[in-house]
Amino acid sequence: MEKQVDFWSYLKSNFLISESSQVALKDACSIQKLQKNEVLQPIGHTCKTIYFLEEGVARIFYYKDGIDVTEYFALEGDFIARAESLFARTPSKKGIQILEDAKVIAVDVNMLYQLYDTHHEIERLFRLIFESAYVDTIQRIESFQFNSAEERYLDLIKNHKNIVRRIPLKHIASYLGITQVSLSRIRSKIK
Amino acid sequence: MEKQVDFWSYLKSNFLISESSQVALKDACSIQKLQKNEVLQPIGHTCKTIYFLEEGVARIFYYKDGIDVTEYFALEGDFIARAESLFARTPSKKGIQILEDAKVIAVDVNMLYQLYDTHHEIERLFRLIFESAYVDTIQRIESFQFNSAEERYLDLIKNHKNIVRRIPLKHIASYLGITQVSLSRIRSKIK
DNA sequence: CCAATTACTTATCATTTGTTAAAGGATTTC
DNA sequence: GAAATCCTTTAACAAATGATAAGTAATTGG
Repeated sequence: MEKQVDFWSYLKSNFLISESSQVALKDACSIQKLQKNEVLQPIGHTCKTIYFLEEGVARIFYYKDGIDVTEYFALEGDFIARAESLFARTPSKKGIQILEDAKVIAVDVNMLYQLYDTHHEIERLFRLIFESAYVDTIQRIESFQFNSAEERYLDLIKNHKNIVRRIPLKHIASYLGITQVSLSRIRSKIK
Repeated sequence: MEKQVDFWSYLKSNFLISESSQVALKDACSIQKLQKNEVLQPIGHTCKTIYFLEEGVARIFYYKDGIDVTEYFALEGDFIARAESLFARTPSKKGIQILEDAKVIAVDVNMLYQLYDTHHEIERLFRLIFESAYVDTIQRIESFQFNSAEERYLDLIKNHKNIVRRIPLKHIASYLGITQVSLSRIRSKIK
């Protein structure tokens, strides 16, 4: 529980959103408390919720040839959702798991999509949120395209120190696209 | 010039868009004809245009340690834009180059953003377009995370045969995150 | 507090991919 | 159509990463 981020303060300080849109959006939101290791959204489930982490840590994961692979980490102040399932409205082969006791704001997307029709401003809000997530994803592709595993790890330390500090190395390894043994080797080399 | 895709037919058949929105959007659009090897958008330029390819082939590229790297290919019927620059409104370290004589629809984003305010429907249209691009990008990360170069190449043949058929291998190699020599080796192995 | 489990490291060897260099094909340009 | 340039392949060796196994450290649950 390193820091606490309030969803509504976050929205108000980063986006323009009227009082009436806030009130409307609140109806689509609920608070959930979750414990370490809990699976918030199981594999095979069609994503119908966007989460915002106020406290704790979570990850998106899936199995590739029986191996547990982490695709994404969320810390306090991050959104987490399986976008491929959300946008395509198909079952996801990925799940969401809690890595540290968490408090999340759950946004129901069916209600959210209805609000898109009635509150242009809310549609814009989430457009901007996902545009920013899209940019992060593009940058991640770059890091895979022509950086060595060592460079990717050093970047992670530099830009997301809290991930490295708080999350088991095995998950970080798969996130970086390497085995845990390989990450361990890299760590001992750069020390 | 394998096929031809009309921008407006494409929009009308894939999205709900009223006659009046179409008329408004047309004002933000222009047609450009470009020749092979031409640089449509130079490196260092802040992206202010979204392109749709009606004919031809284009790529997004950048230099990593002096090496030419292709990040994205667009064929007929694809959009192409440097999203990280577009959304962050910062200069891009990437450029757009034409690989086969092309005819593109250029959408001016300054005008487009104004239309977002007046035509909710147009904002939605581009939200959906970029959501779909976002999903593609997530899938690309997956392919990097735990597929070998050979698997990535086989996937490309399977899912984007036209890329392999029409684009020089050196560009395909960097797109896959490997050297051209390595791609050549893979090709001779799987034959 | 102990036993069991989970997390991390180290070592060895195999495989994949990178690097460099050279050569043969294909394409472009004049 | 010849020269020049660009594209692709091949080969030999180097470096990075994977696979397996074993051991140590840390954490968890009773």
